[in-house]
Amino acid sequence: MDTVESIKSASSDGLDLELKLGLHASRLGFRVRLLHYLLSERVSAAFAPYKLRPGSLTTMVLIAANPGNSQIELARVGSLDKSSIVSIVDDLEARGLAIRGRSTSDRRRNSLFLTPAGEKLMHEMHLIAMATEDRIRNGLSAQEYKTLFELIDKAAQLANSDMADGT
Amino acid sequence: MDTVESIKSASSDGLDLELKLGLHASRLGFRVRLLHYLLSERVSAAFAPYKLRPGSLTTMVLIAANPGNSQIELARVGSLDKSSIVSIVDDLEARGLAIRGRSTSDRRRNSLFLTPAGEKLMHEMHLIAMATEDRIRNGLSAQEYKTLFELIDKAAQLANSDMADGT
DNA sequence: TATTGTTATACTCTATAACTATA
DNA sequence: TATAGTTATAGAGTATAACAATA
Repeated sequence: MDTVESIKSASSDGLDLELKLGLHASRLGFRVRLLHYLLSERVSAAFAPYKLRPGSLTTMVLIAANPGNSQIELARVGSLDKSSIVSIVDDLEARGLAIRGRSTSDRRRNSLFLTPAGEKLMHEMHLIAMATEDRIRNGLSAQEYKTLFELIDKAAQLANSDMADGT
Repeated sequence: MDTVESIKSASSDGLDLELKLGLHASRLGFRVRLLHYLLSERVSAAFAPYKLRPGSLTTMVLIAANPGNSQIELARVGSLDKSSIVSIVDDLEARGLAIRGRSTSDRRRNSLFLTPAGEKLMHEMHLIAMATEDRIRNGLSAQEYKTLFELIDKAAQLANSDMADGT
């Protein structure tokens, strides 16, 4: 493992604190958590003015890509639970961004759609979210960026397959 | 972008729901969040019997690798905040896993150390945590696994550099 | 005047279970 | 009997600000 074994944390006075990672140097989970933290910190700061619940953009994106789908399917893919989806969709509906209709084939299910206003806001927020990732996209070569996506996807599939065979 | 553009979510009855990702197909943050979710789900299930606070292993690992360091430095690197560190260290100390001493050079600071029991538990939990990542490590080639670490580190550094120059 | 650690507090999120209506 | 959606609630986690001791 010859990736970084220590992390520089820039302190306010420019002092260069460098803590060793120890056993965590070999923990994928620790690295993923750190990157997730850095990314979500930025994106939630950028979204703060909208005063939407976390998961709102994900919910809108998944509705737009899968119009008419039920809440429970969205919950599965968005890694949210079915009761948090309720309040997100409540909120989107109250703001005129999404519509809940009843499924005709199974009247227990809602069929979700975005309104034109929802589509517009989704695109606007997507651009903002992409902008928070600019530095990463620009700092890596096109090939590296592509590889990063592919390897994360592959890792996620492998992590998921863990569940399937009960190991 | 020719990585996956949809996500299969295995439902209980074996039905193969496949939702499209839409705009999220190009969002690094979404992929990282998903992988983080899958990893942390497993590791927190594995750690549940210990009844420790989240962040306890990270705290122990950072103390072990940087004995004598202060709480505030740990907070920075562990992406935790200084007040959550207090209760984690309280808990570790109450269980005889860590020791808080006052720094002699700056008496505002604590100097943190692990006890032998803390060292032992840390190694035990590290092995458990590594085991939750087995499938990923085994499912990727050695080269892919190494590349994944390197690219995540590089992305994290770039995300961090965002902060520095105020972009 | 600033910083470390601590405490208190309020807020948000999450997880759970119960309930309804449908199947 | 099981599922989709909803609601209520309790618990956990987080963020904030204020405070004491020290610098």
